[in-house]
Amino acid sequence: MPFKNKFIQQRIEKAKQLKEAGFNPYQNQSNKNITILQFKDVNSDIQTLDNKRDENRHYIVAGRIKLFRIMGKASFLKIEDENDVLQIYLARDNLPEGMYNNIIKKLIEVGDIIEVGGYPFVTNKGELSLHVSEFKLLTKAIAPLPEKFHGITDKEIRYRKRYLDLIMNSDVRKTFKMRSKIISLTRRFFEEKGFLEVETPMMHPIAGGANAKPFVTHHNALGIDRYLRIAPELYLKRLIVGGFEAVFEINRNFRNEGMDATHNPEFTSIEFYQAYKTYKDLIVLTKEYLLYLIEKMDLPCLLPYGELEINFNNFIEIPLIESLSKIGKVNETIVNDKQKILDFLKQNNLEANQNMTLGQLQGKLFDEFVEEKLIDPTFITEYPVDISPLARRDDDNQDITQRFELFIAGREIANAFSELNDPVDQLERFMKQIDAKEAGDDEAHEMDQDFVEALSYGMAPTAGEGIGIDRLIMLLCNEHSIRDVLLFPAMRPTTTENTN
RNA sequence: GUCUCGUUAGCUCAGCUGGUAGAGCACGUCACUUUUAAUGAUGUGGCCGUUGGUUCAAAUCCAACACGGGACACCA
Repeated sequence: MPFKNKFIQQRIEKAKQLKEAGFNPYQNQSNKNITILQFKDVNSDIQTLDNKRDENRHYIVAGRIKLFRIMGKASFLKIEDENDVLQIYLARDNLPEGMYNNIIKKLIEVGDIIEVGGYPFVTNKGELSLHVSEFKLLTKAIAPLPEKFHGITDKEIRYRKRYLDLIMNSDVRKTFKMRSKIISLTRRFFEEKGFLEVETPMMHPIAGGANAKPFVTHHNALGIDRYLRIAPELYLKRLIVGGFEAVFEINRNFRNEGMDATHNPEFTSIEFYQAYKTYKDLIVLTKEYLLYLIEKMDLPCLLPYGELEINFNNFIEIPLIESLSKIGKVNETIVNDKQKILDFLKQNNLEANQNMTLGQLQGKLFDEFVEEKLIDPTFITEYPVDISPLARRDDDNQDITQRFELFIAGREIANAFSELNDPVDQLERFMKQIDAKEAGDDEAHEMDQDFVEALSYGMAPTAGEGIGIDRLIMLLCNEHSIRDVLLFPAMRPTTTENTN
């Protein structure tokens, strides 16, 4: 039963009284002619005037009432629009007969959206305000806002009812404006570099391009299942085959896996592919991209992140094996010997078994001893082949791949490699994945014959990279949960939502 | 999936070793024409997450469940 709350009932009654008094509580139109930010900018000189006011200026601003201080025949209100808060001054004698006593004092309250016209002045306490002579209610809020001082802190309510969070916490609005700007700048950066933005399917007949469990949906007309995409990779590479030489896509991926501070079932990534380039070119491009964001976002190169400080003047590049000893402090004599690694892991009470390959064990060492220590942006290169199923082998060393991952603040941000473009090799790797699938690995790739066929027509040597946009935004916005950079993070339905 | 903490008024939170439910904000009424979380007076407002158990008696103790936070695990 909606609206049964007594406060809501009370406010519905006020809306009714407003209607009866001839004021539509849900107006269709506003005469707002300036934002609060602009108002403050244009009138910053009022301080210096003799009377600290200029009655010849006239502005109409609009916003939501956040504070309402009634002091008898006059009131101070704070109204908020998208970017700022403005104090307005209402006095009985400056408003039409009866408006102040019968309408504003009785029927208007915190949460309502109003429009006010008047002239700028500075109060005794020095605050630039609007001296109101015209008042109009635009929208009546029948639900009361949360407490004015503490606002809303319950994370569950903040995520489920993001609109309330946005009303009450202007910092949250700031974060999402930053998010929008980062995505916009990303688009501009790649366009300026000559990349073409493309859109590839979100519903795939085969869930490919990554190892992950997909969501399944059904196409009624065709009578077949489709998978929400887990990665756009295989489609973007088809476009390189087709002759586009640099493409990128910023969009959602869907993975049917766990949720935590860095995972949401749908997340945004950018993937980009450039023909006639290698992963080494992408290291250069990635550095340039990150510095571009830092500069355009007006962020410091010594970026604070929680307790950490990330130095964007200190890009590090180091091969994985070297990082094990130099950063992970694992003895050099251990890192290339399978049995010694197994013993070492056992000594440190870490799980490992004899079936793991040398490459997998090196990966394990990296995860345990190196990853969390990579605070400044670090490109880890020369990944072992066994843990890089999609990357091209190095021509000079068949055990390693032409690949890097970028880590910042102990977290993986990007993954890139020179792409495998040998169709026969690709076919063989798909076959191996099918074997793995039949052996019970439900995250193994499925065969994508059409992709193999595409490669058979020849794909120019190409380098490709994926960057987790949400995690990058977390870094730049100093947020520590992915939910705080997603407007509507995935939540379990509530009981009432279930019954719907 | 495991561990852990939490769920009390619209919001923010108290409520101790069980004994008829508390505050601030908001809201109602009154006063107040330069306030800054305005102030003063006064009043209304609770399925104490849900279900069960122990007890003469449960917001409080126990169990299960639901939802959430945090950590860990899983996840290229």
